[in-house]
Amino acid sequence: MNYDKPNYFDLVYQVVREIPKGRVTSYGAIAHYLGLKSGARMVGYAMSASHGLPDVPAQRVVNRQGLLTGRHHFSTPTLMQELLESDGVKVENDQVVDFEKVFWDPEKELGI
DNA sequence: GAGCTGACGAACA
DNA sequence: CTGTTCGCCAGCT
Repeated sequence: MNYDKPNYFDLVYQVVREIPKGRVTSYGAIAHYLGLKSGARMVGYAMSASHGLPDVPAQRVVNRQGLLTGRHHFSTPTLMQELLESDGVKVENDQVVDFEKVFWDPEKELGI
């Protein structure tokens, strides 16, 4: 019958696309928003597969510690920080400054 | 066609 | 307190 295959990667892309400028979120936050409690990995893997998607600001997605863990996946290891600073997000030592202040929670902003 | 790898996070010992 | 283990799925070789 209608075997809906939950395209987790695609779901992640849609949430990431909704991240407003000057804000960042975490893999776990997106995963939890999608109902994937332990699916933080899925979000990270999805970003890896999002290479080539212009509407997926992967630089706005960081790990729970606010660290730019995925910076090495960009064209240049500093591009991620450049993009974040361009959005008004301060980055220092590969970590987002005032991470909790610029943190964007999809459950709170978009609503569950 | 099958196996390995990979941008995390939380729970447990 | 720290270290380790489990869970989850798709893409690539």
